Amino acid sequence: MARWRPCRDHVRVRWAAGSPGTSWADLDKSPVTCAFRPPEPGPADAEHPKIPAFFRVETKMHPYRSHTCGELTKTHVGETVRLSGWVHRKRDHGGLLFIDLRDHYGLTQLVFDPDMGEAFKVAEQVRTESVLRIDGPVVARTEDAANTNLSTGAIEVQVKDATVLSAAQELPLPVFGEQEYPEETRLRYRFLDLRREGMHKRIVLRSHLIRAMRNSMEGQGFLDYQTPILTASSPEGARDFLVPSRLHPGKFYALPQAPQQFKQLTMVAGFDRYYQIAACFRDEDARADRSAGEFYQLDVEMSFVEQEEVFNVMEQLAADTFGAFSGKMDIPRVADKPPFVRIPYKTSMLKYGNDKPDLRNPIEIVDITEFFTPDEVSFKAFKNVIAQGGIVRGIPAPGAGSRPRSFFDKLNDWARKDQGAAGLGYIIFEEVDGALSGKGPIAKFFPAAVLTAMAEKAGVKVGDALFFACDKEAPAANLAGLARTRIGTTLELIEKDVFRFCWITDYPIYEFNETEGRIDFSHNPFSMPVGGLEALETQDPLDVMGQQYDLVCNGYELGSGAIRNADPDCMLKAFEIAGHAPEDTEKNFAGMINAFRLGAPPHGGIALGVDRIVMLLADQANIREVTMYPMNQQAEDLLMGAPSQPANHQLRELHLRHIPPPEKK
RNA sequence: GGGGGUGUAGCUCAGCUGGUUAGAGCGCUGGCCUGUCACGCCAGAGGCCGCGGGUUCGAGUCCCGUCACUCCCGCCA
Repeated sequence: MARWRPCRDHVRVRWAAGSPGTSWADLDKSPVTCAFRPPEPGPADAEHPKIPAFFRVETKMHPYRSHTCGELTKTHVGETVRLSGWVHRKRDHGGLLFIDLRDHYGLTQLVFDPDMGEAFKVAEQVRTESVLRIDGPVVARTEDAANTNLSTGAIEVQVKDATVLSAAQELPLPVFGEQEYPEETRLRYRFLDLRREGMHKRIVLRSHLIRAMRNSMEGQGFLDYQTPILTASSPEGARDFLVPSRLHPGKFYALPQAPQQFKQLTMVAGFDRYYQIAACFRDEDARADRSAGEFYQLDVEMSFVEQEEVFNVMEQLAADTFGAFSGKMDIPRVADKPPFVRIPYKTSMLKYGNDKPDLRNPIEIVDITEFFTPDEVSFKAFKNVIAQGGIVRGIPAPGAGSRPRSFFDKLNDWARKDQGAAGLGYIIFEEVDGALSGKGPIAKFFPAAVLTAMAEKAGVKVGDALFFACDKEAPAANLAGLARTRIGTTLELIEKDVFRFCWITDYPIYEFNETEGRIDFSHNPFSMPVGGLEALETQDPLDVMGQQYDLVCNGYELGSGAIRNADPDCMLKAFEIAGHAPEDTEKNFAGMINAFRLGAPPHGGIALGVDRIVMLLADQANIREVTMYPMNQQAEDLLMGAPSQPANHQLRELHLRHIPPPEKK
């Protein structure tokens, strides 16, 4: 719904009134959704108490428009209007010519009659995507000429006067239509791509979503505080983007990978509840769901809290965003209601093969190592792996029994060729003479009793299949997880039009790095270990849990957070276990450690990936579809030409000299 | 750094086991058309078949290399 404010003459202002946001469905119903929201009227505005001064307009004709291209209806018939917009589409009948004029708000059909002389000539010559201003009366269309697909389809404007405000040359990329185009072209001409309906709508959705996030956070007592962009490099984490210092030769700033330390310092500074839509910069390679170089997080931190309170705030945020925006065009989508399922990390790795499970997929992996070890089971291939510390994970494939042999062969090929695994064994369960029986290349190695027990543990029935992933624990779990996704997708078991959330909890604080042969932080180095300093001093580090958690939706990691380690001694010890000498930690995190020695509240928080949330709500698999000006996979901005070579004088000022990389042979 | 896919007209794509002059739709140019909304009809222009090398009587097609884009692995506290 939209509200109107009375206003003089030709200018009207309309804005979306839905709070906290407007759904896709609302956007569709109401293409006139103003990009800005007027401020509340102030008492000083005496003459027009309801109209903010900002919107008061002189009575003379506006130079560009009296209405937008999305708002004219039958009620305007008879009015003379002025419209400006882009020539979306032209239909030239020789003696009669139609133009669909487009702006942010919608489309209006213009009619040009040869009797109009000049205006008709302008229309004949104007090319699509030129910017046009017209004047003329609104006339009703006859019933059979009306276009019900258009909000303005009941009327058209009979053009009396037309001016080309900006002529467009031949287009490298058509705006009209839904055809797909090479991404390189789209990025080079991003401003044209953004004119197209789908992109335009997604960017508006993104804006509404961010407003809803802010509303939700403010409503829950959080305040937005800005943190620096030019900051110090941090030894942990991703590769930094460095910015040379002019005043300090040889020294560099780093762009923040996240405002992690600043938000913790903000808690020490007593601000209690912080949030920010924060730009984060990491010099790592891009993926479909990961932008090159930079991305945005809803960054959150709170004082005097435990894990549950962070969850509560985020679940409310999810309800205010996913709840409010879950409608997609005319398809209703359902978002899980709080509280979300909590899944310990270990359970997730077992049942789903990763720590970002897609709970729309009903398949659950089980450990079935025990069925491969008895003497009466003669399947040597797996026995050998198990003898060397391997395990077997079973992936049920409900209803796969009726699939052709090629279904099983394809999965096997995929496991071997794409995943570099030894393969995926399988057994198809069927009924023979009233008893459960196994079919497939390896079924013959299992006595009936073992098959029955295995089927029971895996929850598979007659007509189902069970796949096996056998390897050391980590690769077996990983392969099982990938197979789970693949099988669920192929068998069309994935729920549609739902958002399934969960919290992954109880992460181990460390993990063993096989290649480097050392202990690394597994999650976030600033997390409080369960049991604190004592746990670090008395337990095997690999057994210590961290108070850290991820928020997951439909297989995407939306965000990650922790209750922080705000005890200096515990922090030094935690870093020491991960191979950082206390004096290094003191130096690298001097600001924060000192802060913790001067009165730090217990605190914790989380950061959510804004871009990924928009991806989910806009139903897109590629993050660049919801980003206005993204870089390509090689981290180049094709529109602005970044990165670019600096001028010599710039380098001199920064005390830098370019050393080209060695030539490749 | 590694693996996969793609690359033919401005754009989307077809082009078979190698074989005459490389096609279609959209767009563009010109002409016709007074109710279209993907308007219609007629005509035309437009191609280093990503680039380099090779095999062959002959390469868009086969082989080798290379570049670009993209997806994935590594990486992303």
